[in-house]
Amino acid sequence: MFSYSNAEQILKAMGEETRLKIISYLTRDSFCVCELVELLQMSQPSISQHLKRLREVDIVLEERRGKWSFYSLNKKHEFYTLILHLVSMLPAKEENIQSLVVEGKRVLCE
Amino acid sequence: MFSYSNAEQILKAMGEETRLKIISYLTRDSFCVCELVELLQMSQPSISQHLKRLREVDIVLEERRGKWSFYSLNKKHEFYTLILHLVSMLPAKEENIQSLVVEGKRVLCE
DNA sequence: TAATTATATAAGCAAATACTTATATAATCA
DNA sequence: TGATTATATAAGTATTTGCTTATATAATTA
Repeated sequence: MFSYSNAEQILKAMGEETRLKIISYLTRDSFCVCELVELLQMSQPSISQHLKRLREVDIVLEERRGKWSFYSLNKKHEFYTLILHLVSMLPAKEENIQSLVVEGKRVLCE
Repeated sequence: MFSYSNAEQILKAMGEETRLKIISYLTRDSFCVCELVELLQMSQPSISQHLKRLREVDIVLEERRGKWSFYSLNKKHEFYTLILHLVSMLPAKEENIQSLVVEGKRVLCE
């Protein structure tokens, strides 16, 4: 159970085009910041700031591996199934991930 | 299927405490503006402006009956089941509706 | 028809938002 | 160790947001 104020914060975090795209990508796999910069064609500070918003409401998790920070969806969050439902109503971003692979820009850690 | 930009607009409309409470009330019944003013203890212009935001993304419907404007959830909207899922995670507002009835402030149109 | 009631809209303003550029931190590599 | 790479954060700024007060519109009632 969430307070209305809490739900507001989570929906505000989700309700932005770039962050929606990030969330959509993260339903496919986890990605590091530089991969998301490449996928979304936006500046690194902007992506980092968006990820911070998502982290603050716990819907994404961060894990450092070497010099990279990997982000993933928090599957234990009460909003997780709602997020999957939402993403199912949005266009998939599969081709963009494939392009990343083809261009050799995928970061494979250990 | 929604565009990311479209989904952003809908989530922005939903992601505000007062509008979340309005949505929550509307899952119980339809209400006119003056009832929502009473339930939420906020100014009439503020409530009208919030309802406008919700109308603009079609998640609520408006119907005039006499001098009252009644608002209801749009059950045909693709977000409707997601909205119900969301509201199920929020505290119910049943007591407040009961108080409205007890205080004789419920507007019963024909 | 005039007064009342319900609702919508406009204008003004402070706070929040989402970008930018600049810089700090942190890990790796040569 | 010094340079490079990846990420985070800070400061500045234009836009959006959510309230307020004032006013317009619309239907009802006396």
